Amino acid sequence: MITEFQEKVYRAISMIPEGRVTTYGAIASYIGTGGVRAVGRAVGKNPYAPEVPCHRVVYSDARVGNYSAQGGVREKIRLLESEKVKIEDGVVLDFEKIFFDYGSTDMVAE
DNA sequence: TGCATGACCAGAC
DNA sequence: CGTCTGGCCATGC
Repeated sequence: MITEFQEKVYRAISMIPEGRVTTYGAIASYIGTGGVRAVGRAVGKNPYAPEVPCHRVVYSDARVGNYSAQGGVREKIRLLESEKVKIEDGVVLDFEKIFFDYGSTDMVAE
């Protein structure tokens, strides 16, 4: 059962380009509804599995956060690194540079 | 219908 | 600067 809320989260994450990351807070702010907890919960349930680049979603502190999919956080970091995202000790480097802000796009995906 | 919890976040101490 | 607390809202039991 996919709720409308989860669908919004799914689309928000899908529009994240390669080599970029965003935060749960940014997603929550973008879709306008729910708090970061709701977003985290929705993604955490991982209804879309690898269909969605959920590994590009990190903490606002630049920390990679958690990962429910196969491999866990360890795999999440590996995926990000394979997309040119530098990670050190569970923290995203150049976080401010590669941060994907939903308010700074042309909104073409929408 | 109500309580507890979660891939979080920000403020207080 | 590390740790704790409260709050956010959707979900599950």
